[in-house]
Amino acid sequence: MDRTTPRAIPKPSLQRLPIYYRTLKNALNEGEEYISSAEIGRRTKVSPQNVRKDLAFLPEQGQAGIGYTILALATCLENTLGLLKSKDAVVIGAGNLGKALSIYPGFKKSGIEIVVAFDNDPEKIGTKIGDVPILPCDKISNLVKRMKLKIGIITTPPETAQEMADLLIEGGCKAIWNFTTTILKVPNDVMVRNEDLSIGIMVLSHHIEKLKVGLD
Amino acid sequence: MDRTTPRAIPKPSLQRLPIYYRTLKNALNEGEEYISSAEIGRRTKVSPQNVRKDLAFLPEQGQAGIGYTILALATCLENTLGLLKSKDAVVIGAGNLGKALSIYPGFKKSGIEIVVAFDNDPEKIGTKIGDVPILPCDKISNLVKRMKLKIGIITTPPETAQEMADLLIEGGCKAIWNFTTTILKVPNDVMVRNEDLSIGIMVLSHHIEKLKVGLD
DNA sequence: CAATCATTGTGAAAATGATAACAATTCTAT
DNA sequence: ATAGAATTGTTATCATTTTCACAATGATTG
Repeated sequence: MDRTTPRAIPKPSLQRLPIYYRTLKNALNEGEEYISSAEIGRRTKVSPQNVRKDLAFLPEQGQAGIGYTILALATCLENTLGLLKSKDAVVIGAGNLGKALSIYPGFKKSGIEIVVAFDNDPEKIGTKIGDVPILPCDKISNLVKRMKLKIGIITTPPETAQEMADLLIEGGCKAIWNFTTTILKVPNDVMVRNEDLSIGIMVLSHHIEKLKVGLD
Repeated sequence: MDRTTPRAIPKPSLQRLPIYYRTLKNALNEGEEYISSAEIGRRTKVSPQNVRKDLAFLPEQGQAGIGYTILALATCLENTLGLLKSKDAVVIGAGNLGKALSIYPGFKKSGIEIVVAFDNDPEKIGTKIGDVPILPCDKISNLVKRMKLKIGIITTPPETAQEMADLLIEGGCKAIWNFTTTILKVPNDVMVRNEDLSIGIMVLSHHIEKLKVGLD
């Protein structure tokens, strides 16, 4: 396969890359230098063939008989995933979930920093979540434009989610992480990643229901 | 197809059922009585054929020329997803995410109630998150067993996640919602749903990186 | 009441994704 | 050196999921 020209990575593969990346970092910490697809697979519960297929989308190659150079592969993933570039983002909705995300330590590892949160509650406006100031929602579009922000995270009630998305897009935002149950309408060049927790809840509920009914 | 014997619903279909369910509730609120697969598809961004295929896993049928009876289909989904049965659950880890989930309003709609949270921080033990008391983690196994709890939600740091999962399983827990980056080892009869937010972060990051490189 | 329209359920086809299999490559050990 | 073990990249196969296409069904209308 031609590995010089990067091509679009299919969604299932793309979603596994962060898991591989974390595995590589762990292996590095354990003092390893090389790692095989079998070992990556063992640690991630992915078949070794599938690991190799996924990694074939990256420019970095393994060596037959040896495996992958962990450091090189990790660096390659950092580039592909853009982890080292610093990227500012905003959170919309300063409820419990919005607050939790505003100070979620996991963002730093990917170079993402939450620079501001928005909410329309007068009690919250002007206060801070950690270091993150809370501004009123009518400032979204302007501020996103002025700061050239590309990432917005929506945690509002579902009724206002579309409106908030429109404001983000108006400001030039290209990636939206949607924690609401609303299905957002956005232009083609804007990515939406839905993280609808209530789906998870209902899938769990279904599993428990099945247990009781005795299916499997 | 034989619709009298319920059979296992494939994962992709199962994940869409909650979305259909919400759509049906919305349509009911708007005073509709019937809905077509085309309309469900329009609202959920799923193709009408796919909607029909998914709904074919349920005992409830539509009527050619008319569509589906919203109320009947919603009720059917409530049964399939077990939404009306009350189910208690526990949250492990009373950090920001654990706190947010402990009082997340979305659980009620699925009949799930968070009855207790666990944490090992002496400052937190004995306090409450809303109505949810915080207990030390060494009580997990006993309490899960005593209350016959089936659902556990893990929001601890990754290092302790496996240990917490083991305690839940020891107590008889059959469904784990894992918000950590740890890949859990569990027996076959225990369902794990991973909700690794850092994957979402890195996928967003990748999208922004692609924009800059000029790919698509 | 026949013709038309909307709509379902489903079998076939296409697309996508995962697994299997194996030649080619590189290390290790004798 | 050579044999054997480990491991990759890739092609072929298999499985799953989605889309297509259409007969069948029930409502509506002139």
